[in-house]
Amino acid sequence: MPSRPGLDRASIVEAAGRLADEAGLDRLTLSGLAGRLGVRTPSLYNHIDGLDGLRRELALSGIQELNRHLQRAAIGKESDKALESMLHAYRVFAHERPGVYEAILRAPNPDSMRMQEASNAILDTVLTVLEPYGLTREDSIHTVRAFRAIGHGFVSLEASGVFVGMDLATDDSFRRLIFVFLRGLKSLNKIELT
Amino acid sequence: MPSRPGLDRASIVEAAGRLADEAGLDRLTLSGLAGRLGVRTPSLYNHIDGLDGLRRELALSGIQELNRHLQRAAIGKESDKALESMLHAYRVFAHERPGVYEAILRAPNPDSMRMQEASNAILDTVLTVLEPYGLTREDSIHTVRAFRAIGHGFVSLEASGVFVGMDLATDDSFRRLIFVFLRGLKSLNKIELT
DNA sequence: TTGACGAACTAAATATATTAGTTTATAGTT
DNA sequence: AACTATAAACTAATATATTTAGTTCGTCAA
Repeated sequence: MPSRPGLDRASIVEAAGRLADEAGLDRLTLSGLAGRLGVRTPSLYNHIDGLDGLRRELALSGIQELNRHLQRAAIGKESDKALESMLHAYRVFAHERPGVYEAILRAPNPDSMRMQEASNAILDTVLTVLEPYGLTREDSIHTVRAFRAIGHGFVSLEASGVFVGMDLATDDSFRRLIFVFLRGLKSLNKIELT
Repeated sequence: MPSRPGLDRASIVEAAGRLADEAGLDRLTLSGLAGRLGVRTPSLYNHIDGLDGLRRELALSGIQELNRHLQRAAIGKESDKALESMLHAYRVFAHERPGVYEAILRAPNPDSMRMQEASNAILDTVLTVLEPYGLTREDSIHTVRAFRAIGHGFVSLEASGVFVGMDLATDDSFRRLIFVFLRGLKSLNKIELT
């Protein structure tokens, strides 16, 4: 049904993602994006709801992409191995798509329906991996939160340059953090059994 | 020696902090700030280096304030108790000063000299608390990174609304995360002794 | 062929940051 | 007490962005 074979929402969001990755999220402007797409700025309004709307779309597609990465990382692995692999995938995603990752975090109105769904999809992904641990539903959710806090916390501090001063490989720090997390989980289990 | 007893850098940054806390960091504008301070926008340029400069100052003073909170939280406590108390203080700070906390993370050019110093001050604070654990210097730094990743990761996901969907007390999740972290640290120690 | 629809356009309003250059109050000096 | 240097605040103007209103025009379907 589109009259001219020009833009559509998906290609706009994709271009926006590339632009954000290259220049940083707050240098993603509608005029810059329009320029790169070869159209005038107001034309974008036919497909997206302004700058905030674009940011929301970007965040949404970013969450979905992140979820796919996490799922792929867990294929053919179980328990500790799966969690470890997913945390590494989380970090790789944030490194490769810094602008998109930023958009996920700084999403305006993250309480929308679609955003909730996408967020819950990630929750489900991790919950599935946690099944063999035999946790209660409550404990599982606590653990998912811990999982995400660890992945996000490390990656985002790393991105913000907090770690640069101390010359110590961040790879090692991350590996060690994962190790501490998994160990902590185990000892938590033991305690609950007593 | 200021001619008119009007503005100075400190009061500008302070007002900017309040504004950011109320409205969010990206609704902190120079014109809004000038309006609240009862001056014209360009007058701010006598004291700060534009909007980016203001954000840098805000981030810097925020880091210092955060450090003071962490130090206060560790007074009279040691080891696990001190770490736990500091993580709670970290979270409280982020809750009470959301705009300032955001400024810390999104600081433009975080590689400046003053920023490095302020960041290292936090490093020192945590390193001091870690002393009784008898870790190597390397392990200490890994642990500080884990400490910050956990505190920041949880707090920032919480702020971004990721946790809202699942109705489970975030307080409990945080407490549990701290517990897992401290347990993991212990078991790490044991391993290294074998 | 024609008419409806929607995409892209131009034009214009609004908001913001930023620079240049001017005014003026105050502090320190004569 | 008058004077001068200084720095703070000002006005004016420019540039860049977002956003809205209203127009043009290609394409698809009847």
